[in-house]
Amino acid sequence: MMAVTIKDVAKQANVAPSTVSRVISDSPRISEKTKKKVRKVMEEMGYYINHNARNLVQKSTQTIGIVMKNSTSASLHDPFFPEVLRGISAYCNQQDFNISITTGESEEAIFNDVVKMVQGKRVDGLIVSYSKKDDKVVPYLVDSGIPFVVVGKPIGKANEIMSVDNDNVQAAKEATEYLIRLGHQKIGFISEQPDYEVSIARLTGYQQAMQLHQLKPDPNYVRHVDTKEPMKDMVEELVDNNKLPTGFVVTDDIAALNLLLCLREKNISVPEDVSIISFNNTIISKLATPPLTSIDTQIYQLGYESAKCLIDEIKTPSMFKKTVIIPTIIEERESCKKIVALAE
Amino acid sequence: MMAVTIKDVAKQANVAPSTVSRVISDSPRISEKTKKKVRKVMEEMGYYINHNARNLVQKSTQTIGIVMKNSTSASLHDPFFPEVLRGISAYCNQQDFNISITTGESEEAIFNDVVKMVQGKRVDGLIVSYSKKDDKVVPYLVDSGIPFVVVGKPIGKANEIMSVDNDNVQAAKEATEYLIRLGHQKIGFISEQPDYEVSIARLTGYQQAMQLHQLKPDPNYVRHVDTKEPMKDMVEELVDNNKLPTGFVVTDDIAALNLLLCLREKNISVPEDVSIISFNNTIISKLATPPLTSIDTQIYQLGYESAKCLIDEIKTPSMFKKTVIIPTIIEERESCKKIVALAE
DNA sequence: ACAATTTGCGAAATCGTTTGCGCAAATGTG
DNA sequence: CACATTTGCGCAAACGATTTCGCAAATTGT
Repeated sequence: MMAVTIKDVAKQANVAPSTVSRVISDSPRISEKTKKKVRKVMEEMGYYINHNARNLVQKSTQTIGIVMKNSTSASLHDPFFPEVLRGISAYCNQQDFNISITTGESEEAIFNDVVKMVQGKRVDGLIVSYSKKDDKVVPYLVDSGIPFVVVGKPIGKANEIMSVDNDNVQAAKEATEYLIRLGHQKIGFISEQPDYEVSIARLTGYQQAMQLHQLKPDPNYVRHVDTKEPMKDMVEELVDNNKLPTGFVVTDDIAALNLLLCLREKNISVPEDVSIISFNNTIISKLATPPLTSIDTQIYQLGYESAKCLIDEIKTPSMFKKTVIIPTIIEERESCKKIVALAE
Repeated sequence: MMAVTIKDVAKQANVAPSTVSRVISDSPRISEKTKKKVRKVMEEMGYYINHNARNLVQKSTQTIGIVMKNSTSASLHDPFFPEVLRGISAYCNQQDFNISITTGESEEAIFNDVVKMVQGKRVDGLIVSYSKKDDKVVPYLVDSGIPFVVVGKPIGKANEIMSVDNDNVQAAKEATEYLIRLGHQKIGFISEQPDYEVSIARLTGYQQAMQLHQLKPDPNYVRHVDTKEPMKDMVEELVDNNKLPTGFVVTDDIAALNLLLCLREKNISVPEDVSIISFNNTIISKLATPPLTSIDTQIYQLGYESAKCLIDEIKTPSMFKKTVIIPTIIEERESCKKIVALAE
């Protein structure tokens, strides 16, 4: 079942292939009459453009690549990626762009996927969905010259790299101050992988808030914990040494869910005994028991805006690389409680 | 920065472009000596193949399309899709295939994405990640003739459609019997969207188990509930009328989490007062409070196998359309409790 | 009515590959 | 040594679009 090409249409409509092409792109140099005629024939014959052919000559693909972080780890368990994907999708769909995602499992494999994408001209631009220390992808992209945007605060010279991000230090500061305002003084900070920029920024925000309010961030209280067991060990250690904070800032809903569980196992109730404020406001925070107060980072928007930046840049390259900041909103639910300062 | 083409390499290496092409595909008709020479030049000049050009002549794209279900709804909140995506990715990466996903938000938009993909020859095959009543995509694909596989039990003539699925009726039956074996008699069934095949199959399994054990499935007990509020209303209604079952089989971890929350709000504890068994065994079931006993449907495998089926079919089309069943495993955790039969 | 524009369309080159065919040199056969 | 085969590679035609250039017809101006 041979597909119908532009030539077939041309023949059928008694015009030249070039005319058909111009009709497709709605060129003003073609009369309405011929346009109508040609379009009718296209319709009748069931013509669909062959993108490979078009892309070949136009040297563009109308597709953007998305590089995920190491997918073997939590990347895809975590509702973050899907949600940013959803935002990206939405804008791409509007603009008739396609999406191609990396499939690699290891960092090395992902890097190779990326160079294949750009060297093989499979994409017009990329979205890097994370920002991480010692990552090879971003440096490669900057000197490849291809348009790209990173979701998160890029490591290195920011003005050469487009990015869309939250103000994570501010957000974490607010989260911490929220707890402080409720009377908490012993506040813990839990994040997942410490080599991602988000973790660092949020830690900074936490520290700033603590300092600002003359609270010493006990080093015992800041932890990087990424799976179930370490979390369990941590709370056990903390309660056994009688050092359990009264509040926790947790950089991720999944980790918060985990914390909730571990606390429950030690018969510590939230929010009665300890308060928790988390990040991302995914469906998990809504449905946790109790529902979690969470900083909404507007992940969907993050995705949407990054796609917008990228596609803008692809369509009309600009001199300076902008960076857009998506505001965060604190969504209050039931995991935080005011405490009355007893001693101290 | 003009990319280096096969011709450039040819010139530099003093051979014809066709020779370079044959070196790339490692044709046996080229001597080892020239192969070495050419490869060296390719390396030096930094040659990368242009896929558009190759695809144009080969009429293949080495990419598969993935059609998601309506993403505005829960699709991407739910860890299911990401996890099957991860499985698909893994196999695609092995086989050096690319992935392109639909971006549409509405069913109509998704359908259009699909026809664009196939008519525009952007993909060699598709994976439909759901199976749903009255869906236009699958029928379109069957008569387009393009290879595709559906994740789930296809509606309609199964032997014309490749699919990979769990035995969902069996799985639901086992889940229900698990509860029955623990002594439960009043068992509820909660699923999300009733128009998806999974829901139907699991409902059937539930009903079979009930019948088999001479338990009447009170119509009050089978519910389709897809967001927070309806769930809340449901449990309120049930407890107010004193009709709360002692056990629930819930077709999805997210819904189970939701149920957990609603029960908690009414001060009903799990598993003391009611037992819950859910499906999918995502990270959520591990981290819920209490951790949920869940039927592991091996979502990753589902994705992996579907990619395998599809790519096999693409590479060497076969006469008959196979369907593969991924076994389910019940993962016991803490959400189910044996009950002593009191009255009856 | 004739030159000057403008409008509408076609011819052909091009994008970077693959591939069928053919030709020369190298090898094998008797 | 003459002839048949095989081996190694180049030529040129696709693949299906876009785009530059130019030519004829239609329109305008005087």
